[in-house]
Amino acid sequence: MISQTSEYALRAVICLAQHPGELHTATKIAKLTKVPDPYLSKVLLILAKHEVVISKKGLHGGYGLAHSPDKITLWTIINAVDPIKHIKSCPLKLESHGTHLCRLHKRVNDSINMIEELFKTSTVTMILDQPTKSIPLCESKK
Amino acid sequence: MISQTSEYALRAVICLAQHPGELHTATKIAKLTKVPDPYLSKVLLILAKHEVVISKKGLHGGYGLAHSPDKITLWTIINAVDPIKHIKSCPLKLESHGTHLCRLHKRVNDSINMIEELFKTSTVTMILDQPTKSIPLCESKK
DNA sequence: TAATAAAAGGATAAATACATCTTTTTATCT
DNA sequence: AGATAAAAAGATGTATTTATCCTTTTATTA
Repeated sequence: MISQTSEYALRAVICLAQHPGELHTATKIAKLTKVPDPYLSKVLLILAKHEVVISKKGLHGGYGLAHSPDKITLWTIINAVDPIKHIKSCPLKLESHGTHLCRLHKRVNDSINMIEELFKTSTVTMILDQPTKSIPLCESKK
Repeated sequence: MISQTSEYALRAVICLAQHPGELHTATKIAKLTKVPDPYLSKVLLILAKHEVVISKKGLHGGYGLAHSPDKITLWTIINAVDPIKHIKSCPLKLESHGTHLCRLHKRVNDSINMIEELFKTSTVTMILDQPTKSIPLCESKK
């Protein structure tokens, strides 16, 4: 439902949010999130371009959050790496439908809107703060 | 959000439902739904294997609905060609998480459940019967 | 200012999804 | 029974997504 790339991006940001203020190298994040290292670099690059994370080059550089975790939503992250595409006009290009969707495509588009809304209202803080048994990305000690 | 293949499958079934009881050749459905002909054949094959549609070989054969349109949901169709995958256990394979999802993956999985629920409660009849301006797949006459 | 550690960029490869083409099988009608 | 029209099956091709590797640039620190 969401792409592998989006899943990786979510993991990376959540990972950074667990140590706010600190910088982490791509390699370190890759290990913690179990994402292929070179691929994660590309993903982080995209996140940096969209100003979800900041990057600092050179010795002791790395990646960090660009905003406080309660300002970053899951939507922000997903939308940066793999934007959710809405159905704006008839996929069959029927002239008479144009921008007025038929019920089939309306329904499909509704589902897209629903998901988008859920992601827009989910901040990174919400993911991290709710008390539950398992901490995102972390193996829990007995 | 849904695959191209799912979109094609939805179109094909809606198309068949517009002429209930009748059989249509794959080629005819392909034209009406603006789906690449040989590809739609494969999609229809899958739909037939999952008993969403029935196929009749030979002269005057073709495809038809296997059930009445109010028994077929969008979920049935999508699930046949491109099953919705739930997150059942930790994608990072963290032992301590196991089948108990962390909040990140719980949230993502919730969105999957939401969409699935919407599709499960959308029958083909609902798509066809609600009065609106544009009729699914059909160019409307002035 | 030289050595180093990190991101950034480019080229390439593998896997998967999407699409087409050709042949074979099956049922129907004359 | 033979001709025909349709699905079914198999082989192949293209595009996109995912993943890897190697080089270049940049900042830091000694």
